[in-house]
Amino acid sequence: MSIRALKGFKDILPDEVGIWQRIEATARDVFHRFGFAEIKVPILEKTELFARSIGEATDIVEKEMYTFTDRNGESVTMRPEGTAAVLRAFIEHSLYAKLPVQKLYTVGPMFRHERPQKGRLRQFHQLSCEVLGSDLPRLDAEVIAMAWLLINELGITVSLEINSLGCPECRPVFKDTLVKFLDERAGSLCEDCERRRHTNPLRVLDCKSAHCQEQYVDAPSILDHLCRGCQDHFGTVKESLAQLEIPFKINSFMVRGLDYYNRTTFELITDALGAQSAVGAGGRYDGLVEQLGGPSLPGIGFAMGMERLVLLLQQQEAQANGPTSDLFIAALGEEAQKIAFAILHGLRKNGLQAGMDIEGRSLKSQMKQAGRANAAYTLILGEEEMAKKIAILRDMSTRAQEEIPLPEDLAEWCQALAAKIKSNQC
RNA sequence: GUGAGCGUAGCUCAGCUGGUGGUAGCACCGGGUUGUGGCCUCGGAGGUCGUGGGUUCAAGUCCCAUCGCUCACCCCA
Repeated sequence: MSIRALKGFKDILPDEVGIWQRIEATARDVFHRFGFAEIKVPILEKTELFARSIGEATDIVEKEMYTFTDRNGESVTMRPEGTAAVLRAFIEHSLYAKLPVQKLYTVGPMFRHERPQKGRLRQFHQLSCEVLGSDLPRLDAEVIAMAWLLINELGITVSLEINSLGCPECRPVFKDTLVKFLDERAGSLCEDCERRRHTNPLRVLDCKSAHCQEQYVDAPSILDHLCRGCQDHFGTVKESLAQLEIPFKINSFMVRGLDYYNRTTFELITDALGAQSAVGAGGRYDGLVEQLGGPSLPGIGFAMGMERLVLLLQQQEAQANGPTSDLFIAALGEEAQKIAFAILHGLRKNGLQAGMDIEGRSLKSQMKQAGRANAAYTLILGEEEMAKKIAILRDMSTRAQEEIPLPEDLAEWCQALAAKIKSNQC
């Protein structure tokens, strides 16, 4: 048996890489327009970083992290998300001292030991954005608007849902009210909800069982329990999104799986990915910087799943064209091949994408290779041409052929041919 | 962690109530065109039928186990 990749770990093959590059390029462009700077942070961090930020009791920390002790006996973890590591770097290098408001993004792999399924892998990739240093509600809208714009520029259709989770002032009050509501219905809920009633009461509202949903129709809503400050904040977020004409739906049942979120949360959702509906999601995390040992600074951020974007793009559009080539050299015979080898390198030095056959196959076969490589031109160097000291330059789309003399000064000849081909193409 | 479906050529898949592995499509190689790609045509190569047991005269086919993949639950990007 040959060695296979680990479960949930996937190779991104050349055919697919084009889409990945396009997504990243579009993202960098959009992020740049909003004033975001890229930061690259390590994949491996001290386990404590994630335990403290994401929350000890979350599923991610409890059962999904790749955690192990390294050779020094220290507990380390492969990052399950991007925010914690970026904030760690932000604090460690005192970036807050350089600018009042920092806008950062990072791109890279994340790791969670879950059972793989459509749109969910153990190593997956996220585009992750953070804004540190402001708690103004208009910033929430700006961040959401940026995510929305990126999705739009990629040509993907999703819907936006927003919610407010309140703050440490008002959320506990709501939680008590909710728990009381659920206690009254104990016994008539589904198995999952019975369990969640104790472990994560906020999440029962998200239950997919129709029976449960019927009962939750008159469940208390977080939005009715927001304190004055959170109400005003959420109000401005909604108003700002409306001002930018970004359509959104309020989903008071929306819950996030990371403990650090408060106030504004949002999700970009699609129904085209099976069970994994969130393409991107994020929210405000005031207090997290301080919790990680930094200054008391508010923050907001979001992450988008690269694999999910790729799946959506693959569904929505035909495959991009294969790689294209400027020129292919078909050489017949040892003498011709030897000259072709030098010409090939000379053309490449002059900026052409050029290739040739190295197996010494028939001309027909070599022409086939030229066609497969999508070459604009083929340079034919056969025995006849060698005798006449010429080469044939064939335009593959028009099939027109012209004879050109073989090089006397190779460097000059290659430069001229490269220039000619480039000018003909544009 | 729980459940379901599926493992036959590089890929997508036929293969009936067990009876010698498919002139199947795509891709690959070669010929037709002794030196010219895409279209056409002819040919070629390519397989421990996921693995290990069992039943049987005989197993790709039935049974058991195991591994892998996929989807769903859960969770999440």
